[in-house]
Amino acid sequence: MNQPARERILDAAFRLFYAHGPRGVGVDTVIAESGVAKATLYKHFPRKDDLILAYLDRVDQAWFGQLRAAARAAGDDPRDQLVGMFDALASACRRDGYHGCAFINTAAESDPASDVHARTVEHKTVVRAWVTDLARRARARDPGRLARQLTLLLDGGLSAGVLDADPTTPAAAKAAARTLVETACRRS
Amino acid sequence: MNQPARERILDAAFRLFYAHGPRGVGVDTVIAESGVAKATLYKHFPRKDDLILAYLDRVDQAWFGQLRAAARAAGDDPRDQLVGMFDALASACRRDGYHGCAFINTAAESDPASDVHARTVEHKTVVRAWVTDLARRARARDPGRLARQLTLLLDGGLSAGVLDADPTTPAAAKAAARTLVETACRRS
DNA sequence: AAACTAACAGACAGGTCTGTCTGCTAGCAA
DNA sequence: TTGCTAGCAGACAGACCTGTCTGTTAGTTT
Repeated sequence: MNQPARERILDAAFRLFYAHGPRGVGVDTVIAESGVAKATLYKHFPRKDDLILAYLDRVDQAWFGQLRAAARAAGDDPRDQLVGMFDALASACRRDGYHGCAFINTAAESDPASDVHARTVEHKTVVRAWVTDLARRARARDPGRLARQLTLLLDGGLSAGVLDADPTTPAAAKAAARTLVETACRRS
Repeated sequence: MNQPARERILDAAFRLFYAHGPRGVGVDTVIAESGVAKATLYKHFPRKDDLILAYLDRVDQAWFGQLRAAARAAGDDPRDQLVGMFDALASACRRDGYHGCAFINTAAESDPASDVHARTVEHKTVVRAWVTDLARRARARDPGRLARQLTLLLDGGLSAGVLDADPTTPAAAKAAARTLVETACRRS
């Protein structure tokens, strides 16, 4: 309660938007949940879309941070890091209230011409660029393609995690990643 | 206009729901687009959810049919079929107005305890069972795991196709599939 | 003390949503 | 003719949506 209003709004929005999708949550609910006046919310976020974008920024920081942390934890070899980032997927799917990739979910309900959609594309692009860089350092034959394949697995895993509590799924994704990395980095 | 009312409703719902998400389309819009009376719609589909479920059934038939057709077109060898089904992904992403996996999109905006969510899980389960069967016939070491990995790639590709018009993505997915199939079916 | 800022509380407008209900028309069967 | 079914047209209720606006309270700066 002692946090500044902006933070309280974002906290509530994060929780509610992720659980029900931005379109499934009314501004009034965010207000009630954050204990903030309506005028205050609209002062910080003039349109609901602004709040959604701020929400996506927060998701971006959190998820990208987890990916990098998982990669770093896997050691110094870039090939291990490419595989290790899939540990972030496993943790995410295990988390209570896991509901898939916030970006994909939000983009699904928004106009392809909207800012929200653009922000999603940007997020995925940044992540893939980072993976591409790792793949380059791992001396993959075609770093861009390997990065694309790994992010496909990642996004697929994020989607599958919602639909199926099967705990072996992230492990299968990780194993597939290892196979792809080894194949792409083998000096033949 | 001469089609029975039920078909006209479903046609309009299919188009509108896929483009904007079921939650993004009002019943009134479906009515206007299908040229049907409101009472008629509610006679065939007492709740909006019933219409959404019918929509998902139609999507299931269409997508699963395309997957099987693509696999069949790849020849008799089950390994080729496992790879060949990715041609359905490429066609789907190329299609105008492509908007990702209708099931994932719909599930993203619906309660995890809802019928809609359950139907999505069912769809993904049925597809994966079919892929598992193919993997078994391909003599994969662990058919269930290979099927899981391939469907992860498939779902990832469906998501990526919305966010990025990059035409090489489906090809990268297919290449990854080939690598995974070859690795899983190699008698070592 | 005066002015300014941030925030709270909540009414309100104008629109959209789902779902119900009343009436009307047309074809078909007994 | 009588009754049944399928459908069209559209009003209506009640809830919920975003965004605006008025007015009040408390703390800080000048």
